[in-house]
Amino acid sequence: MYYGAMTETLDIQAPDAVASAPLHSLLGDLITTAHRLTRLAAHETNRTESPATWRTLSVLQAHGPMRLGELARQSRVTQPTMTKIVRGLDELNWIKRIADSDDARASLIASMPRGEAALAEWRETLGTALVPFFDGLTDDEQDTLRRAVDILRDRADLRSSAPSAGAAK
Amino acid sequence: MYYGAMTETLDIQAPDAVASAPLHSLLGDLITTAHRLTRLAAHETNRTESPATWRTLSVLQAHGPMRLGELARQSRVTQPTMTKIVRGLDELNWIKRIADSDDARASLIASMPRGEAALAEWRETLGTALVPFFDGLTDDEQDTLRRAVDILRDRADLRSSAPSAGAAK
DNA sequence: CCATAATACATAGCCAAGCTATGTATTATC
DNA sequence: GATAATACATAGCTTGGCTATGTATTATGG
Repeated sequence: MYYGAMTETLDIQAPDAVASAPLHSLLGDLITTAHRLTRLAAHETNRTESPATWRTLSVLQAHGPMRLGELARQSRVTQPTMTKIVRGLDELNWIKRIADSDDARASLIASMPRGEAALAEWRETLGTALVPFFDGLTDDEQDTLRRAVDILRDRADLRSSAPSAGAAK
Repeated sequence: MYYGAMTETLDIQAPDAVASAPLHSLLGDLITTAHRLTRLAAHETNRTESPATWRTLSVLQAHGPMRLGELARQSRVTQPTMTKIVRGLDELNWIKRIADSDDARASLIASMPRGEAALAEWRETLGTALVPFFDGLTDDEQDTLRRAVDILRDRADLRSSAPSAGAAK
């Protein structure tokens, strides 16, 4: 646990680090900001139903039905965690499990109409709650955000990126 | 709980909604993506120390010492939650409490050097873990992200924005 | 073709981080 | 100086993470 002497940028690093230093720093800010936004949303809508629910439904809606394990990987949570979330969604009848005829161990998780409806409703609520915070946005700024979201969504998706640490093992 | 018929955009809304519809939709995507990014970060770094810790330290670093209540508001959590987080940080000696001579009920929360060091270290780890995901970014894309983060950070900050639902009461 | 390994999910049990409701000390107010 | 308001702490609950492990199914090697 080192400390002391951290004025701005770090100078001594591996070669190639010079070029990626701003990216490094950007990523730190990005994640911190992302977390604050998530809190902002939860706080302002103060719904009890949990962010994880919406995140999961969003993934399902974006990518269509998939197996529980795949859903876990896409959501960057472990399989047991996803089992729990899916059980909750199942009890609400927001998703259904479609048996896989080829593999009796697995089933496809598919969102149900009322799950999609609930998600849409939540997004509405969210929009209404957050609009005040983004009130004076110029068209240009709004455009920047739109493009940023598209970039990030793409990068956060599984297929493109390295699986890495947590997922494996 | 309504369901059925949600093909893309909603048409019937209050006046003025037409103009803000894309913003609504943008915000939905934004929050979902933000949450996925937070998970991505947690998953890839698989540190145990919890996002809330870093978020709190970041707020402290950005705005300087402040009272616990203020810190809670900035972080968009309730006061008891912040009490818990601060206790944890205190035990680690990552923050200290500075008694307020004018008001014996309150004290200022200030980050300690080793707290700042830990935060910096985490940001390093984070950068290293996430760089692979953002590998082929063009300069233009990186610039877009930078600008987006700046906009969002500003909007998520307290002073500018409406306090609203959760905080009040 | 059967035994073993690998896979897909479920279960159990733990902890962190949210929340509401309530308590306790201090400060402000009439 | 009593009452109200404020700032934080405590208690107790829920959710959403995690690891470790169990159970059923499928794949594989001799």
